[in-house]
This record gives sequence, structure tokens and C-alpha cells, in this order.
Amino acid sequence: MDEPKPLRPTSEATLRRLPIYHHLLQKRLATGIKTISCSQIAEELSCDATQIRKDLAVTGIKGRPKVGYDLAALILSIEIFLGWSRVRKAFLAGAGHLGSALLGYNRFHHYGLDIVAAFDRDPDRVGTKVHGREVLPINKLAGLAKRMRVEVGIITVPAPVAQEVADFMVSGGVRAIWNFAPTKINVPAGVIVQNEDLYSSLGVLLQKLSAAHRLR
Amino acid sequence: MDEPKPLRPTSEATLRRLPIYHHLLQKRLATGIKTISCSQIAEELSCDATQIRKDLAVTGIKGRPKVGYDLAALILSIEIFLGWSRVRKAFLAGAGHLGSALLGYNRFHHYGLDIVAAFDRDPDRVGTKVHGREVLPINKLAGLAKRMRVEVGIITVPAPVAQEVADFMVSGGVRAIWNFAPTKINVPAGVIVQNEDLYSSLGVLLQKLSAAHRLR
DNA sequence: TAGATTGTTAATCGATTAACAATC
DNA sequence: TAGATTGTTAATCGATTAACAATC
Repeated sequence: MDEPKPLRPTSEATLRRLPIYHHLLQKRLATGIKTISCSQIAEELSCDATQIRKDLAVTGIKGRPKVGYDLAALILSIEIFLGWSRVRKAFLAGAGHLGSALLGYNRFHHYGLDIVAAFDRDPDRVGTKVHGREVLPINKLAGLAKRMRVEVGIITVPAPVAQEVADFMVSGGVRAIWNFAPTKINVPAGVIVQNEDLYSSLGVLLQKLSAAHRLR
Repeated sequence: MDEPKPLRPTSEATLRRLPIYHHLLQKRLATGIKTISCSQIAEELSCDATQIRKDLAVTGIKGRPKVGYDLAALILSIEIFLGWSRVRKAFLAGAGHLGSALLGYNRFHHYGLDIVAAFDRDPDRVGTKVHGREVLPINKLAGLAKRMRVEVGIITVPAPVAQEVADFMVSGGVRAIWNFAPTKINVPAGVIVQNEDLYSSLGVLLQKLSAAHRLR
């Protein structure tokens, strides 16, 4: 009699909004308030209160009518739901500009991610340290990933070699890939790929700018 | 009698996919082929051919039944539609890790963007050069933006100062902001904001990983 | 000509928004 | 109690997918 519902996965739109709420809530927590309502969040973010209520509901939090949500409990509920309460090990491949920038983000571990090592093909980079993490040769990636039980791979190599690197990660047992290369990577079923394509974002921005131009 | 239709703006989903097609098309162009059909693209990207056809249609391209699209014409059509054929000047605020990484992207000008200068508040950074661009003090941003007719602002400063920087950009006449700070920025109507929130992406990735875990 | 592919209209699906009862 | 806010069901909206005529 337990769990008979088909349980559709949470929509990507909702998942993308939860971290935005989380950020606002933490800002509010710092001011010392104890509770917050959907209408307050909606006001601040200029979005719809009902949508926020539905988004928050997926995390399992319960609010109190006339009061709202307990701020600390809500923050924790989002963190647990998003998987930020357990830190997962990650390998980063491609210690160029973008890769180095990501290695420099020292708050990722608050968000469930610990980049434990970086890999590169360039012998000039191998052996150096970037933000405290040693850069290792790319051919060690798969073996070390398996040995260290690394769950996440971050791809910041150029597009032409992204697939090859993804294959190394998969063979090392990595189960989720954060792909910053502007190209499609093919992985076996069950491996999660999250694409982060800067050119797509830039395309959206510039097209809107062009369209606004045309209207005037 | 011209243009009486209400003309809904192109959906963001379509805008995000166009650069992905563009990348694939350029890869194909390099192999020497002259035409391509939607089913070929769909096969390569594992997505729906009808969707691709509709996406491409917004750019105004016309295909030929039984043949497909002229590859070079299609690439150009996407570039013109996205506004990549005219290069716009951009200022970047925040010459830290991520800002430096973006300054190092030397292909942005192929995609309609030319980052002409960087700004920072830290006196230690001001005066240095990052990837060939001088770092200027942040208080010069608004005046210079106006004088140089800079249209795009890129925000890579920490969240707490993002709003202040956005205000400088707006007062300098910038009409589109690419915001990498994980916080909402308020701008007057007519100014375009494109948010690029790494924590949102990370949230999506890790939640899916957690959810996959729970199922097993 | 026959068949593959485009372009477009209709049907489906899912996400957002509105309505409203439950509750503190 | 009255009123604000949650939780949930229904209505709307838009995007994706299917169907099919037009065309090369």
C-alpha cells in the first residue's frame, strides 16, 4: 500500500528556482527574522506566490497558515532536497581559464560539491597546483575516479575533446557530468548530464537585444 | 497592410537551442557537406525533427523538400537572427576568477560580443592587465560606457555588490546585462537581464543524482 | 513518377496561474 | 471571531509532438 503513485520527477524549472529561493532565504536569515511567507518571497523576486508555494512543497516542507514557513527549516529542507547536505566528490577535466575559475569557487562544498582534483592533457599544466588542487594527467582520471569513488565529473575542456573526456569519466564510474563544453556528449543510460552552454545564454541575450532594437 | 500580426517573441527554449544547432552545423560544414536535413540534426542531437524544423523557421530560412537546408545559408541565418553578425561592445565588472575566465574566451567576438574593458573595485587589480584588457576602477564604468556607447554589461562580482554594479551599468546606458552573480538584480523596464546562475545548475545536477540514488 | 522532406495545422502534454476550501 | 496564508484542485496558457498536405 506504500508509494503506489507513479511519481513524476520534479520539473527542471522548479529545480532551477529552488537555489534562487535558497539564496534569498539565507540573506533573510542573516537579518534575524524567523519566518517568511510566499507572498514576501514573491514580492522580492517579482514572481508568482502560488508558484513558489508549489515549488517549496516538493521539498516536503509544511508551512503554517497566517504565519508562513519557519525560515531555518525551509532552508534546510531545500538543501536536503537538492542533495546539498551530503558532499559529493568531483573531478574536473580541463584546467584552463574556466576550469581554474571553478576550482577557485570555494563555496561549492556548501552546495554539495567537493572538487578534489583537476586533470589536463597539457604537460605544462600537469604537476602544477591550481587553487590548492594538483593538476594530474588525464590518463589517470578513470582509474583514480574508480578508486576514490568519485561521483561527479566536470568538463571544461574544448568541445572537440569533450566526448573523449566524458568516456573516461564514465569508465571511472562517474554518475553525473556537468558539461561546460558547447557540444553534445553521449553517455550510457543512467548517467546524468547537465549542460552549461555559455553560447546558448549569450545567444538568448543578444537575440533579445537585437529584437528590442528592431522594434524601435 | 504590413506587419499586422501581434508577433509573440521567440520562446527562450528555442533561443537556447539555436546555438546548439549552430555548433553542430559548423562542425558539419568543416567536413565539406553542402546540405543538411532536420532528421539528420535530430539523429545527431537525439531530439525531435519537427521541433528543429520549427526552431529553424523562426530564423526565416527556407528549406527544400527532399533536400533539406543549404548548410552555409542556415548557419548565416541563425547568426543573423541571434544578432551574432553585428559585434556589440561589452564591459565586464569583477576581474576575479570567473571574470578573468570570460576575458580569456577569445571566441566571443565570433558570437557578437567584444569585451573591451574590465572593471574592479580592488585597487590591487586596477591597473593590471587580464588577457590583454586593462582593469579600470569601477567608478569609471558609467562614464566610459556612455562615452563608448557600450551596450552590454557582464556582472561577475560577488552577489552583495551586484545590484550596485548593475545600477552603474544602467546609468551608463547599457541595455543588456549578463548576470553571473547568484542574486536578483533590479533594472528599469527595457533593460534585458540574462541570469547565469551556476548554483541553479548545480542544484539541478545534484538533485537528479540524489533522486537516482533514492530509487535504487 | 514515387518518395523523402519541408511547412503548417491540430492534438497532446506539462507548466503556470487562478480559484477556493482548510486552517491557524 | 476575522482575516491572512497555506495546500490543493481546476482552468489557462504555451511548448512539444503528431498528423498531413505541399513540393521538389
